Amino acid sequence: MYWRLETGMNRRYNPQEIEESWQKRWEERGVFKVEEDQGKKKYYLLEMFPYPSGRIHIGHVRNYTIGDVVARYKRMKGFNVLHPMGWDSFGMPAENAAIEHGTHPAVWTNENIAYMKKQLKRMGFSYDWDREISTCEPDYYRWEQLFFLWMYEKGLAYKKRSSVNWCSHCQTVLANEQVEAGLCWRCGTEVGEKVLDQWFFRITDYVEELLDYCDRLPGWPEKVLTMQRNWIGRSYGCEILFPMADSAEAIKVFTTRQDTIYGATFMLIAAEHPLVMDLVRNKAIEKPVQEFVEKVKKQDRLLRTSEYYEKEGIFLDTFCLNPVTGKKMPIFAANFVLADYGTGCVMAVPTHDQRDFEFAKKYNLPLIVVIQPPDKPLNVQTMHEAYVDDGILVHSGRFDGMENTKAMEAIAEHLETIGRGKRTVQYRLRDWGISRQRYWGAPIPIIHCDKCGAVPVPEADLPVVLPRDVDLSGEGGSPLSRHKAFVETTCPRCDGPAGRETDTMDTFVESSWYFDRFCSARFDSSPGLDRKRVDYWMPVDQYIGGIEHAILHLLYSRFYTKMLRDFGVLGVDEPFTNLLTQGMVCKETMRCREHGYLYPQEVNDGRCSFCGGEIAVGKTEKMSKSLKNVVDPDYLIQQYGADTVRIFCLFASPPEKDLEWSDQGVEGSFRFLGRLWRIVMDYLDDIRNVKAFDGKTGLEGELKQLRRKTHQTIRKVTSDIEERFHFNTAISAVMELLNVLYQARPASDADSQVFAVIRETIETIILLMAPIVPHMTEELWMLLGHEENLADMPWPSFDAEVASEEEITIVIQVNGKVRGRIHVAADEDGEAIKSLALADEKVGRFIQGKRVIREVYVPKKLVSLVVED
RNA sequence: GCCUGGGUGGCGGAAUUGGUAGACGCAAGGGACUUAAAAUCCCUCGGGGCUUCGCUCUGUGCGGGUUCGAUUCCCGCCCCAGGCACCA
Repeated sequence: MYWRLETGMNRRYNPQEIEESWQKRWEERGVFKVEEDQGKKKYYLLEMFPYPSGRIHIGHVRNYTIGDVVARYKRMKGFNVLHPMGWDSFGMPAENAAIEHGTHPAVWTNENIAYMKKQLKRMGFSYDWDREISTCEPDYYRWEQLFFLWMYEKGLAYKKRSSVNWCSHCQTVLANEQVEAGLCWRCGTEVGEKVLDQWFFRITDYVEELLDYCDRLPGWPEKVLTMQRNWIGRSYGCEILFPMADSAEAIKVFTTRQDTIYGATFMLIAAEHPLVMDLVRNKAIEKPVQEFVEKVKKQDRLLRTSEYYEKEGIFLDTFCLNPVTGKKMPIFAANFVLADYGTGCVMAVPTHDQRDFEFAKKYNLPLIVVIQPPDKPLNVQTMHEAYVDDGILVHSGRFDGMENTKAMEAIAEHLETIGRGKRTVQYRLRDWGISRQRYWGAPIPIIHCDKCGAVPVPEADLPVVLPRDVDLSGEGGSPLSRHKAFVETTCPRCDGPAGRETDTMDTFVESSWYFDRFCSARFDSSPGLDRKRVDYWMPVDQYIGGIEHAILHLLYSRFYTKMLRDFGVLGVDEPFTNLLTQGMVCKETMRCREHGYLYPQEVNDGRCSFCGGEIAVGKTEKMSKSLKNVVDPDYLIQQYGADTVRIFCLFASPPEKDLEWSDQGVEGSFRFLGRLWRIVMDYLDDIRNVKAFDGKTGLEGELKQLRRKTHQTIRKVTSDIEERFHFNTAISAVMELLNVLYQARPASDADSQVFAVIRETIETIILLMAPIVPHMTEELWMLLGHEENLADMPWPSFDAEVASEEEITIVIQVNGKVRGRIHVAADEDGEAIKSLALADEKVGRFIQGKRVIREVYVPKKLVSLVVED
């Protein structure tokens, strides 16, 4: 091999070398450190921080690449950009790993953080690492404990004995939001029921505001807002009292259909409701009812699988009275009535509610039609399902003949006047249960004293530090409750012996305010948030993360923000102004009949590498270890470099859509970068000492076209990034420009003006690609002789005049079909264009001998001619 | 069942306000360079038909409608993905 000078066209694209050297330089120069600057407009860009599970997976890579491009772009646009990163580092996997491998959760977690941090740095993300936070550290969770004390004081945190969702695998409680189709959201185990003393956050205090603000978040995807609205589930209706037939007591129900009250023929009570046993006490049927209730409770634990249970009930041998008709209504305990929604009691209107209809048919209960549909009248003898739509009231006393929608109000008012009911609002949302019987979480700062009850830890004693030396055998409930030194303490109020609360907080509490902490990550006086700095940065301008957090994390964060605002530590109503939910990264699965799912490297030429059997290529699914369709980011970086991984993630599909991973696609992205590298190398010697074209002199022909394309590309890329985050089309536009540049090879006697224009194009491509492939572009920028960091360069602007076409194509349609195209000057007069269109030879064939009835001219686009048939 | 999205070449995807459907990339085919291969560069590429250097018909899940003109708007239907699911 001969000696080659590492300059000019001889230099090869070596991503590893370039990327590592620039990562080092950025770090040394502190390029991405950021401080508040009142003179500059701020931009807070945040990606959802990861749980340190061990390694970065490709979903993270995509999420953080999208964020990094926006952060770098906004920075070039002159914003003071806050782009932090941290670790959601409390949680069960650490504890499970400890039980399995004997590694302490803190050690396991910190090792993972160290490794993942290295991976993120290797991707070249522009984080301000000085603001890094890890939620399992006392300097983070101490403030969370402080907020807990404030919440406790205000009654926003409270303890109550309740039946909870219990995951036997995770040995912990789950919030309603954390149960998905009856299964644990994390491990997929069936969720059971358990009665425990539990801590709750009173999110329902903020339910109105949380719902109302769903209409004031224009920067959020409608899909997410809809999911939140449904989750909160507001419904307007009435609470109505049904007096008992033989006592002065009354049963209170909630209904949204008070218009059907004249059709209420029986009463249903949730089987678990305490009233059920009260009503049958000392009666002959007490025992069978007791058995029924037990059975239903067991049914509940067995879960609602995909099929509804059979509706069942038992007559309680007692009656109440319909408050408007005075008719006797039998009372049943039923398995399908929810105990914790509304009042747990339901007035049953079998004619106009499908569930009640089925129940009435089964137990032979009376039906009275009170709403008649407009078309054909209902008949109780022949109806085979409830009529739930609108109509005219019948059998409803003074309300007969009224439209049911109007009767809603009228009947509500009537009930209020006679003192039998009142208008109310119900929500589906329940309070947020945050107690976890787990070790690896933030301790709840409460002390239980036999004399004084639950006593908050004094603020001065915070943090309540999670002890290191625990016994993590995985047996016998929470390790904290077995840790004497932690539990045994004295009561802050009476100084008597007392025990610490051993529940830890749900890890969703940490992620409900980490974005605030980033604003003043090292602030170590109360309340952990420096108001001045938080006011400068909050709210987050752009939040980016997976759609899977549409309800849980985002709803909790909104609640926490409003609460902290009311505590006076925050000045915003909502944490995230704009939200981008990116799609999942998917890949096809491969499966051997004998060996199950296989990793790509276990497949050779479509055959299993273990048994040589044929491979079935399964459908494309979200990458997961169990399906073995994961792609290793380390391997990709080693093979192609971080820039290629970044550009592929962006190019293959727009961010909100799922991304299908394709090795060939990666290859294509790598090829494009090589192409860009090579053309710059080819021109390097010719343009190194030339200044980019400044537009002072006129250009002609190919050169003029190249320059026009350059400015058009700036326009296109800017709007694609700014308005829609459609990086795929932005990259396409740059590819087009590069193709044009390849076509425009200059003659051998080209003058400096030619190279000036070429330099302008090359510099433009470098600047436009800088946020997407920052390493390669920094290197090229330097090779062109620049000394400043490319990351600090201003985003290029385009000259509208240069970008405008001087000749445009006008399409000519005849009867709606394209029949010709003509090229005219951009400023050509409409009348002239119309006559050109009529004179066009091809068009002539279609209008010859026919009368033109209509001519439509759309400026700069087309002429549409309508002719007689 | 209900609520959201979505359905465009062999594939990923473009088409931004109702105005040239298929940008860009992948795969495929052809050519140039090379002893050869890789790499690279160039060309072709929705489908059908024809009198084939061009012309024509057809085509954005299916069926209708509005319009000079519909991938885009309206009505009905089919399919796929996600969310919720006895919430009275």
